[in-house]
Amino acid sequence: MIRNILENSIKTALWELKIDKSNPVINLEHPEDLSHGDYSTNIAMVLAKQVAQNPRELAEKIVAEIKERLPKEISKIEVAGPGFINFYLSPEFFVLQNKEILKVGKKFGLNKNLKGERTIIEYTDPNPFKEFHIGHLVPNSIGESVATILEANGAKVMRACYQGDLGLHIAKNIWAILKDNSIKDFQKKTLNEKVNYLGKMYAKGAEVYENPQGNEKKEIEELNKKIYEKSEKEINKIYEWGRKVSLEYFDSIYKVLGTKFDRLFFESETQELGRQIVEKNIGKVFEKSNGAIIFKGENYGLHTRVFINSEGIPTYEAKDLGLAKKKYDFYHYDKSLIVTGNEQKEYTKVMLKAMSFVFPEFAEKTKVITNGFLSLSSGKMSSRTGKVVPATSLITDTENRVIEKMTARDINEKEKKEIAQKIAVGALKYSILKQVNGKDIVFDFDKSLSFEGDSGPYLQYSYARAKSILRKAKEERVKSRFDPSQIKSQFDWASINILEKLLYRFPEIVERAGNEYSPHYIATYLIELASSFNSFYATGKIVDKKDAESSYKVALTEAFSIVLKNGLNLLGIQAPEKM
RNA sequence: GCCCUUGUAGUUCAAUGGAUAGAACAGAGCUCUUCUAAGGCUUUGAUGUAGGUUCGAUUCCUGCCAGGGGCACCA
Repeated sequence: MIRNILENSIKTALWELKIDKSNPVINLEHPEDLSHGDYSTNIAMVLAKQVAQNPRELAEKIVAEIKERLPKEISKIEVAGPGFINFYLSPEFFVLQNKEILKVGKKFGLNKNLKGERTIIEYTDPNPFKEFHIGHLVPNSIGESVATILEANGAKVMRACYQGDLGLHIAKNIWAILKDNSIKDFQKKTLNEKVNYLGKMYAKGAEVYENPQGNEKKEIEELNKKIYEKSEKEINKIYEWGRKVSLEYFDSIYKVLGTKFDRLFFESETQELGRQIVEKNIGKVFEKSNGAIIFKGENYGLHTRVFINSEGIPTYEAKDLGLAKKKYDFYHYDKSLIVTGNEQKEYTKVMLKAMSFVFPEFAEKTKVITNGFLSLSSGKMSSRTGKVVPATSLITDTENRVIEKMTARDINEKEKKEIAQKIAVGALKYSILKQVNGKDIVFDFDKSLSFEGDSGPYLQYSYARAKSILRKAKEERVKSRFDPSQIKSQFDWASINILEKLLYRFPEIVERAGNEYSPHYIATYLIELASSFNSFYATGKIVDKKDAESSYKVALTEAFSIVLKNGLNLLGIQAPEKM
C-alpha cells in the first residue's frame, strides 16, 4: 500500500538525518482539507523538542532528504502550518489505482493481515420463547458486520449465537400455555400465528409473576424445576414445541437480515459444564457464601457475583464459563469476540476476571464488544400491547413506507417488494452501524425513512444510479478505460479528483475497521464516497460517445460501483441494481 | 454510596493529540429538453462547566453539572 511506501520514505530520511534513535511511530493521516495534500505527517513537530530544533526547519530538512529518493507515486511534498509535511500523490498513481480496482473487483479492499487467525464471534443471542425485538437488531448488525470485516482482513470466522433455552422466562410462558390450554389448536397454524401465541402467553406469564393474585409465583418456580428435570411428558412436549417454533421464527428473521450462524449454542448445553468448572475451583477461585457459590470481584475492584445459587443451580455466570470451554472445544479459536449490550459491560468484566483464573488462556483471547440501546424517537410506531417492539414489525413498517415511495418507479410488483425489503433492512442496519460501537442509538422513524443524506438508502440509491449509468454505457458501447494520456484534461475536474482521492483509501479503511472492530469507519467513508460520486454525476453527462473523456468517466463510475458494493457488503447491506 | 459510561449546530451523528471542528436533517435560496431530483449547488448554526498537562486538547488528567448503565442468588 501507498501508506507503507510513504512511511518507509520518512523513516529513511530520519535515519539519514541520524534522528531515528527512538524509532518514532510515523503518524500519517489524510488531511481533512484536500488542499493540504493526500497524506500528512506531524513527525517533525513530534521530534522537534527531542532534537531541539524548530519544527518547521526540521520539517524542511526531512523534506529535502525525502526528495533525494522521491517515490514515483508522489508528485509534490511541502511543509505547511506549524510543521506538517504534506504529500501529494501523482496523477499516475490514481490511474494505476483505478485500474487495480477494475482488475480485482470484488476483492478490492481485502487484505491478509489476519491470515490464519481463527475467530469466533457471538452475537444477537435472542432467547427462545421470547420476542425477537428491535434490541436484537443492534448486536446482530454489529456482529454480522464485524464478522465480515474480519474475513476481509483474512481471518477465519465462525459465527455463533448463544441462546437461553432454560430459565424462568420459559416457565412463565409454559405456565400460561398450560392454563390457556388452546395450544392444540395451534399445531396447524402458520409460523406467525404460533409466534404471536407464544408472545401473548409470555406476556401473560410475566405479568402474573410480577403481580400474583395467589400462588402463581410459586407455581411458576416449581414448573421451572420440572422443565429443568424433564420430569413430565406433557410439559416436555410443550417445551419442545415452543423451542422449535422460536428457532424457526428466528431463522426466518436471520434470513431477512442476512445472517447465517455456523453454530447455535444453548444454555442447556453449557449449564452442567459450567457447574463442574465452578465446583472444581471452590476454595481456589470461588467461595461459599450464604449457601451460594460466589466470585469475589471486590478483591479486584469489581463487584461480587453469584455463580451457583443457593438452590444449587448454576447462574448465567457459571454457564458463561462452560460456554467459553464449549466454544474452544468446538473451534480452537485464537480470538473470541462477544457482542453484547452495554448493560452487560460490568458483568462481563467480573466473568472474565473469574475466567482468567479458571481458563487464563481463554480469558486472554476473549474480547467484549458492547452495543448501545436502540430506541425509537417518535411515537409513530404503531403502539403494541407490550413494551418491546418486535423486529419484524419495525422491518415491515419500514418496507411499506419504501413501497409507497417506489410507486413512481417502473419496476414490477414482485421485484419492488424484494427491493423494498433490502432497502428497509439497509436503512435499519445503516442507522445502527454508522455510530461508534457502544453508543445508544435513536432510530428516528421518519428521518431514516426519508432516505435523505446520511442513510443506507442514500448509499443504495447511489449504487443503483451508478449501475444505471453502466447499463447505458453498455448499450451505447462506451467502454471503461483508464488511459494515462487522458490525465491532463481530466485533471481540471475537481469532482473527479475528489472521487479518485477517496477510492484508493478503501483498503486502509477496511484495515482500520478490522483492527478496531468498528464498522462505523466503513459507513462514514461510504457516505463521503457516495457524496463525491453524486457531485461528479451532477457536473455533466458521463456516457457520451462524442466525448473523448467519456470512457474515463465510465471507468471511474465502474470503480466507484465496485468499491461501494464491497463496502456495503462489509456492512451487511445489500445493493440492489435498481430502485 | 461505589464503579462504568456519555455530554459536539434546533435534531441525529463524525473527527488515530494537529491546520479553518466535518456531515446529514430541519430553516433560507437556487437546480430536472440530460445516464434514477431518494440527487446536486449556495447559505445560517456547535465542543456542558472550571482548571491542569502539551508547541498544540472535542480527544489525555482532576473537580463540578447533567443523562444512561451496573453493584450476590435474573439473563
